[in-house]
Amino acid sequence: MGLTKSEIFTDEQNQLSTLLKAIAHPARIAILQRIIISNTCICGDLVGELGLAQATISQHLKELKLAGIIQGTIEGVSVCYCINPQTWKLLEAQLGGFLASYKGETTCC
Amino acid sequence: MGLTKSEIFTDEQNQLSTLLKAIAHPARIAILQRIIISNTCICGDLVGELGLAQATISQHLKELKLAGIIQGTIEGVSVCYCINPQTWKLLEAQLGGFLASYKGETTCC
DNA sequence: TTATTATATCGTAATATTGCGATATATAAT
DNA sequence: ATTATATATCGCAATATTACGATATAATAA
Repeated sequence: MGLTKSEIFTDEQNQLSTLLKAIAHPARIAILQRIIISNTCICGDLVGELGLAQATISQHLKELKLAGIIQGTIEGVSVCYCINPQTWKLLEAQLGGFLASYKGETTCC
Repeated sequence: MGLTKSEIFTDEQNQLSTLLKAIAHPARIAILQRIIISNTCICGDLVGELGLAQATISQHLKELKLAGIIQGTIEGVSVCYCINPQTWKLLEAQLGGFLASYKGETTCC
């Protein structure tokens, strides 16, 4: 069918997978790293630095924004994008809990 | 085009996005949680517990295996799947570094 | 007003993902 | 050898993602 059956999973599982999906692309990882380093990001910079077309980068920014991971404020002609601290904290918490739940015991295999 | 341009990104960015992509699905999160809790997982259990067909679960297990996140050993008629500690550690390290690189300073926006 | 510049959106093609029924394979039991 | 059980693979349909050229929008500059 090609459609994820979200209704059979918990809200936590769906929320975490949505956040992870937003980050699970090299271009979006690169964009986030760039935003974090600059601490003040303008889309135009990215177009020059990454080897992707302006339309493509704008679309990736839109997806990150939709997931709540970044937020943008209009700064004259350009737009200033930065990390949304709340969502970042949420991601750290959810993901941290998930990753830490595996204690590394080798009972089988 | 629909094809990720991996060649323009760093190995780290590509590797992290591949691992994240493997986890970025509620069914695969549920499967991993189940494996972690049981510490000895057999595919058949999952078919009963999650509301997905056997073929679908087998495919999700295959993807997790392909990404190196889980490993399976044949245990008689069934297969015992468990977490691959090395990959899990790698994921924790890469992701931890990435998430921690954002310090939460509010310089703009 | 008319450029100019920065970003967003539209439309489209190529490819990937999700899910499942049907079927194959492989081990164990009878 | 036959049957039962567990898992994998095939093939397909529906939908999603990725990328980009073309075009629209919106704000400043001339």
